[in-house]
Amino acid sequence: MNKNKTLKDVAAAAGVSKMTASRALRRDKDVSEANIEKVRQAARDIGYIGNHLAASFANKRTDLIGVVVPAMTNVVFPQVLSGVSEALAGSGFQPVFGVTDYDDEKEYEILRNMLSWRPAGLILTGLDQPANTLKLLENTDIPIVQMMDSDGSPVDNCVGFSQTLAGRDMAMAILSSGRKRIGYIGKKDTRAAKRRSGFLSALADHGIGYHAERLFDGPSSVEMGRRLAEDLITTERNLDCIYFSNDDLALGCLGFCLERGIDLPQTLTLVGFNGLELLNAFPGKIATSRTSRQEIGRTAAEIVLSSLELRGQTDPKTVIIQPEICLA
Amino acid sequence: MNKNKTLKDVAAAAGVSKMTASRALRRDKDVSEANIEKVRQAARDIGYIGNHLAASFANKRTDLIGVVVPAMTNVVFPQVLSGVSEALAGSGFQPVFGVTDYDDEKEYEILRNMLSWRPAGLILTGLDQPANTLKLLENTDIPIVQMMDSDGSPVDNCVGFSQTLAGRDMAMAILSSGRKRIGYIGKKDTRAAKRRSGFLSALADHGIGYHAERLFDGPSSVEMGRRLAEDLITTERNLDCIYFSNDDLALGCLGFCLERGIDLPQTLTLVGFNGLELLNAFPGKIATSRTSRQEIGRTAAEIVLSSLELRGQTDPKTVIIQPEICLA
DNA sequence: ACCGGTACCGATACCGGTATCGAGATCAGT
DNA sequence: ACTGATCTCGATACCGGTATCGGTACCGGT
Repeated sequence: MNKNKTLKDVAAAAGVSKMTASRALRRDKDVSEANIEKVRQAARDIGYIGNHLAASFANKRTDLIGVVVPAMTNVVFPQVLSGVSEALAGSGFQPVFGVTDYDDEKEYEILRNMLSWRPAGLILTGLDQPANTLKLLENTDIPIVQMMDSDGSPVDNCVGFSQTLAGRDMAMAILSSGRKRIGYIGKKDTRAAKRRSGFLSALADHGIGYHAERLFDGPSSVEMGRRLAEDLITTERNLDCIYFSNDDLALGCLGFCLERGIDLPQTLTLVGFNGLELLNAFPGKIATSRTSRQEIGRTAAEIVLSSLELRGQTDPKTVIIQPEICLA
Repeated sequence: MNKNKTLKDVAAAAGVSKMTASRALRRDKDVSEANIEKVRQAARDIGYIGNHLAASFANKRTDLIGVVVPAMTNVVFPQVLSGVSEALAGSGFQPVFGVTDYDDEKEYEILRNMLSWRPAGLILTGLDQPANTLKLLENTDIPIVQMMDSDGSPVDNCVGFSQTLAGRDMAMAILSSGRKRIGYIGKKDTRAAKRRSGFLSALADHGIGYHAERLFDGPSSVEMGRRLAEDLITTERNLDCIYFSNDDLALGCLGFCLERGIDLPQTLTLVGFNGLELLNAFPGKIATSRTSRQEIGRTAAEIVLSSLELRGQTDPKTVIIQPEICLA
């Protein structure tokens, strides 16, 4: 048990000053090769582990990048985080994740907490933070990236796509395939709602609306999709298409349809959102908008990094990463 | 832009000493109600955000709990993290996640880095860390929990189940349902390998082995499952069961079978692992071992917390959370 | 009036690193 | 040999909080 080894111990073991030890371990300049080797060996010998806390404190800056997502239980976000991690790997910066559970209050608290660690940058989800959160963000001068949405005005940088337009585009694709009696099943979430209304607006342009819909609160799941779809299908006759707020829900419906022998996509077209890799196992069964979650995460991280490199001498960037429509 | 507000600024604004301000903000004792209100108001007024870095540094401890998982792209781990977050919420401790990509070297680096932040506790995945990593862990005196496996000797605490036994149990269930010509498709991963060999050992007890198998490296995916299953099924005739190292792979095969009209589970039994909620959309199609990821994460976090509360006066705990076998 | 106890406050000394700066040694050029 | 530049090193002063401890004010009891 090597308890509380400090730099001083390393320095003593190497027979140099604390300062030289510090420089040697950081490969800073003003140290001789001989001492670098001596100090590193000494550190290894006594099992020294640097104190990031003290170092960051002394430096007045950290290598932390705060990343805030609404949930972990929806594959989409872990994939985004994966992209962030990937882009940050080897950069010397480290992501720190926070989960809001779609709760504004919780998001505010998480951000306050993150900021109290003085992160070098911040990546968050969505553009529709409430006023108090926005004030928090505006009072800071670190690079910030908001992801997954571009319908609104970003605090700083932005990576994603227009949720409204995504819904709209899908509606137009569906309409041009001749579908007319359309149902909707979706989560009551900001971004899902934007897609819904985008979809709806395109339908309205053709003089139609949702034939029926089911909205729900809380986390979306395959089971929820199956349940609501069953309800919708058995209640409302003659639907020829159901738009789901994501692929998970659509997949639940797929299970139901396979069981009932409903012919997909001829009799009924299922439309999801996200383009989960999962769907590749069921080719042609579910139409979807394929979003590039990893790429969005990666891009967000890259923007933070470049912004950091240029020390804020850079204008806010907005990068659109269009979803790709995949019809059934 | 309120840059670099410090406690001294708050103290000045409130007309008290730095120390009183510190106490007021932390609701420490030895402060009058009047001053608490005055200080908090002042802090709000000038937009003060505490410096966790300095605070943690000053009292030589953090409220960080390091959590290390091999991947984010496999739903299982985000669910574990979700359980950890849940258990930690309101405890005053905060999880910090790290992803190893199933890479020992990377895991070592991540742990070194985490330890340099002096976390209060550590939660990691698996029991089979290499020697250098183990040394790192043994040289520390914070509570450690290893998750998701119990085949081996934990460094400290342990939450999970025997991977070997899980494979064995499933094999026995499959055998007793009369299956005989069994194939295996799986990832070359420590825990998957344990399940494979457990499964195999049970088969061996009945004088049979894998009729054929396909192993692969890298991340498992639905597509990989579909591809390998297609290969296995078309190459090897008369298989009556395929054991997959997880549900994702099995699901890929499900898609293939549905397409080819292979009658599940009569003609062919698919056996996965994890019990993803996803499978509920396809009842009776895939047998699986349902593991409680959230509960494992939650329990791991709870063990760390109680261990912290009792200040290390507690013996290492091992909690087994048995997977539940769900036949098709 | 005196005393001990309690509540509250602030000066001071750290925590473990790093930035800074001045000093000594070494070296090249004249 | 002298000058100036370069390299290497260590003493010192912080970074922004918190622990500690001594001091003051006020209280109730005798």
